[in-house]
Amino acid sequence: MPISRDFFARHAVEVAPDLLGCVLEHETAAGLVAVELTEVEAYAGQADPASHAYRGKTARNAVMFGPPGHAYVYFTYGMHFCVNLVCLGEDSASAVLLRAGAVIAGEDLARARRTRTKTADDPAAPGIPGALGPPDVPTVPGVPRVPGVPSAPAGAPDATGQGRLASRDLARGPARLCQALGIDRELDGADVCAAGSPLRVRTGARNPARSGKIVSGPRVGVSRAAEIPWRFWFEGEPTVSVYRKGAGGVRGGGQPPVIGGIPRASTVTP
DNA sequence: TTGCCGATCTTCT
DNA sequence: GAAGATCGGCAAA
Repeated sequence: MPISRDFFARHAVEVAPDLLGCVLEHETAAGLVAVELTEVEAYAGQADPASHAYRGKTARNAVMFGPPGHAYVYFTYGMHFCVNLVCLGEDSASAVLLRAGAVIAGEDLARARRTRTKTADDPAAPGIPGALGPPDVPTVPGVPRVPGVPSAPAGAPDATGQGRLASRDLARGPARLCQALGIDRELDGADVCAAGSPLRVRTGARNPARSGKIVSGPRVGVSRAAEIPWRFWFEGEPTVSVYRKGAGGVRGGGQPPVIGGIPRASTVTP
């Protein structure tokens, strides 16, 4: 049962902490992968210098200016996709960036997507439009792939070294999350509130180990308004991405400060 | 563990 | 032509 559209018809800063513990799932011909969200960031649209919508509506960010409950997928750094969920009303361009999550279903498929080399003819990618990344990218020097050797099954460390990718790293970071879920540009504008949509958000079972410990801090990777503590995550959650300051400053800065204790949605003021 | 750097291409100025 | 809501590899501490 997907989340109602009313859930997203609020300010992104209210929606963001409430999304923690919810489940994002993507169903393709290859199978279903579901992720319990553990880290998100709120962007306030045209009023937010760090938002893609700050300079107004463009072809790229048009989805952000649409109705709430839709996915805004964008391509960045020439090789990565990231996904936002549109909030508030039309033209508000308010959205929540999904930064990390814990894979709770389809781990085999998620691992295959994350560990395979970026070749267009990968048999592990049926139904995944436009293989992630450019086609025919050679394997990493020094890490040869053995033809015919499949990716390691989940939970089965192997002798090829491909099983080294820890479960916590499958969707640890916005681009990794998209890769694990097989999200790309074709899902830009997808309705995550529709039961028949391939990309859906539903309320989760709220893992007791994670729920109740929500903290906030500065946003990651942005060079403007990064000090605004609109990044929310589960304290101590291993799937939360590594904090990096924006390109405008020195990268790497350890753990972000905890601001305001536990910013429950009802107490957060935009 | 931390920090630096290159890859890669879309988007915008 | 430059910047960017990133990531993985590598070297140094």
